[in-house]
Amino acid sequence: MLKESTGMAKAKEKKPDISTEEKIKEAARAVFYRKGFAATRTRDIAQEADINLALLNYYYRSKQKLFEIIILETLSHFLKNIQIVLNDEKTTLEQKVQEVSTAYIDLILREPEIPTFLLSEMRSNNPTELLSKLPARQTILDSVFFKQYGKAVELGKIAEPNALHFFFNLMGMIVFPFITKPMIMEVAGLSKPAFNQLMQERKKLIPTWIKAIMKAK
Amino acid sequence: MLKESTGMAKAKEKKPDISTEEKIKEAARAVFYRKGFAATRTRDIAQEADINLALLNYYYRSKQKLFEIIILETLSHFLKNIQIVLNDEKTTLEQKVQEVSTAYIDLILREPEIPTFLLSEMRSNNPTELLSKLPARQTILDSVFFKQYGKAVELGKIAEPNALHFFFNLMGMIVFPFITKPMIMEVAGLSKPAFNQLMQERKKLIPTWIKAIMKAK
DNA sequence: GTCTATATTGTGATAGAC
DNA sequence: GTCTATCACAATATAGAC
Repeated sequence: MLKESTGMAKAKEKKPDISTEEKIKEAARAVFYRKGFAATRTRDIAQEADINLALLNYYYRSKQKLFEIIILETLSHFLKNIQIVLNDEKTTLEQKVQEVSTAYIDLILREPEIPTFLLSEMRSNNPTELLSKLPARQTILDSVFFKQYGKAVELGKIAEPNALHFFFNLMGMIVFPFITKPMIMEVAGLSKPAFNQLMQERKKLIPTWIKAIMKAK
Repeated sequence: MLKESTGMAKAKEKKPDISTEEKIKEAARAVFYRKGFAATRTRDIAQEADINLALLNYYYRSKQKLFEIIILETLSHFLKNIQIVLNDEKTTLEQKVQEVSTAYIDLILREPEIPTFLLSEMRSNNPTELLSKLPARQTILDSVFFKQYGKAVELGKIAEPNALHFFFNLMGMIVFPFITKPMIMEVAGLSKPAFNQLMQERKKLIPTWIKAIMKAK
């Protein structure tokens, strides 16, 4: 009832490779990622999509509705990416750390604005409502990864019993540099390639650091 | 020329304990911290300060000017806090890690909205211009702390030669949990006291983790 | 489906009385 | 210094022609 079509023409119009509906959504994604919901003007989106402002409301009804689609897609995208790795029955804990580090750093290098976007918008929007629409809890907490962690603690292979600390450390090491990038590049006088080079290095370094932390007492 | 006074009356008015000027600034701080610049309405600030909207412009000229005061004060506050610790000639590297962890976690527990506020606003506002008004570079990069780090690397006591990696790890461990708090509390089903308890634990844990990382090869 | 107006409300800022 | 009233424009959304 919300979407009357998925970009299919009714009659005489020939469709281009990318439908107008899709074009608007991708433009909205770009602007929302860059500026956040409150600072985004629907006119910015229309301009970015190279379409008329009225079309935005024709396809998506309102700025708010369009935004909800984007943020849910983004969250889902992020969860799916980690879900596959965390639930692989065939890999060890340490292999998973390696794979998560690599997968997420590559992912964020491709779309560097996502972490700040998500974290900023989670402040104002209701996280409870948003996350209830996604399998967040199962993906993370009931994953093979967390079960393996519990087992490793029992076997005395990991000192810290609370897996949340571990999760904070791993994700913090991966994500934190990206969200402080604007500040760090300025303060440390870092160029964009130099920053990216550092992130490439971290793909290999984080697993060794995490390994060291596991044994720390 | 910007501030015509600091809350001093010209003549007949008696001043209350907290001046109107100060009241507006603190209200602005609260609302900006909670919602960010773009989502904040000057009317919200006036209501929070329990004053008339016109007074905001009387004292601070514009929303933008008021915001700049707040964000600069906040950045400065954050830098000052770390500056003292990082430049203590009498403490070792490991002691500094301990002190930074404790000081910052306590600071953020008192004002939990600051990290997300700063990181969000640094995206839209020009970091270069903001940071040029503060001694950010000297505070961090030219600190005793970073000199000690360099020396420790020379002596083979630290495996990773790039201090930036070290800095990312330390600050990430401290700050990251706070910026993901809304999401984590929801996904992990954590109460506010339980979250705070975790952060208390991290004051002691982070230094042991960092020590382990230093030696990791 | 796409455009040009335009309605309508929101929002920063000021004028002017007290 | 503080208030009420209001201006001027920005911004979302819709009506209606094509």
